Amino acid sequence: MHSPELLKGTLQTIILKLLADNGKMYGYEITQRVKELSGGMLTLTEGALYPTLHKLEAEGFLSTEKISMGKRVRKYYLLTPSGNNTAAQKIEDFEAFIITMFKVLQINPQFG
Amino acid sequence: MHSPELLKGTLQTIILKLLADNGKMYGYEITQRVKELSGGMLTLTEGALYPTLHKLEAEGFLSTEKISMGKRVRKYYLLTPSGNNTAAQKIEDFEAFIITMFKVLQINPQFG
DNA sequence: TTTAATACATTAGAGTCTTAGGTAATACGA
DNA sequence: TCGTATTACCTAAGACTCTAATGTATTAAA
Repeated sequence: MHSPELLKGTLQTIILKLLADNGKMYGYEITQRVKELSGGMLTLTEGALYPTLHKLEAEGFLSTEKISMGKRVRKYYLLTPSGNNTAAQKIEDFEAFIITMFKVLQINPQFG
Repeated sequence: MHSPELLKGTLQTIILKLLADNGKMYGYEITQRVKELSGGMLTLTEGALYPTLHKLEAEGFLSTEKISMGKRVRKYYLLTPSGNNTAAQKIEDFEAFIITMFKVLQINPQFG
C-alpha cells in the first residue's frame, strides 16, 4: 500500500474473513490471495502474517492441519467456532469504523 | 471505538481534513469536533493528539498562532500550503485503502 | 468551595507493523 | 546440471503509533 500505516489493525480481519470464505488456507496461500484480490495494491509481509496466525491460534480462533506435500509440510489454518464468530464481529467492526470515518472526514461514499 | 487498533494511521488524516474544512482549530477543539462528528464513537486521546500536532508542525504541514484568552493561551493550528496538499493526498489514500479493503474482504459497500 | 470542564503537555509501556535474516524443497530455464 | 525463482515455513530487532496515566493551570458551575 502507499499508506501502510492504514493497514494496521486490519490484518486479523483479513485473515479471518479469507478463512471464513475459503474453509482452509495455508500462510503462503493467504499472501497470494490478498495480492490477487487487491490487484497488487496490498502485500502481506511474512513478518506480520506468521506471528498473527500464531496469535490467532493461541487465542483459540484458528486450528491447524499439517499436510505433507512430498518432503515439504504445509500448515493449513481453519476457523474454530469461536473464530467464526470473531470473523463476523471483526467485519462488523470494520464496517462501523468506515462509517464513522466517513462522518468524521465528511466525505460521502462514491463507489463504482 | 470498539476496535481502537483500526484507528491507527488515521489520526493525521483526521486532523488535516478538519483543518482544511475549518481554517484553524486548537487541540481541544479538535477532540470535541471529532467526538461530535462521530456521534461519540470516536474519542481522540490527548496522548495521541498533541504529539501528532507537534509532528505535523515539525514537518511543515501546520503553522501555529497563540491567542490569549484572558490568562489562558490557546494554540491554534492551521494548514501550510504543503499541509493543504498533504491533506488532499491523505484523503485520497484513505479512499483507496477502503476500496482495496472492500476488494480483499469481498464485501460490497452499503451505506444509508 | 469543590467539582467539572477547558486547555496545554509529557512519559511509560503495549501492540502492530517493517525490514532483515534464516532454512529448505521444488520448478524451470539456460 | 546448475543457478535462480518460487514455494513455504519461521524469528528477531527496531520503528511507529497508540493508550493510560500523570501533571499543570484556568474558568465555569453547582
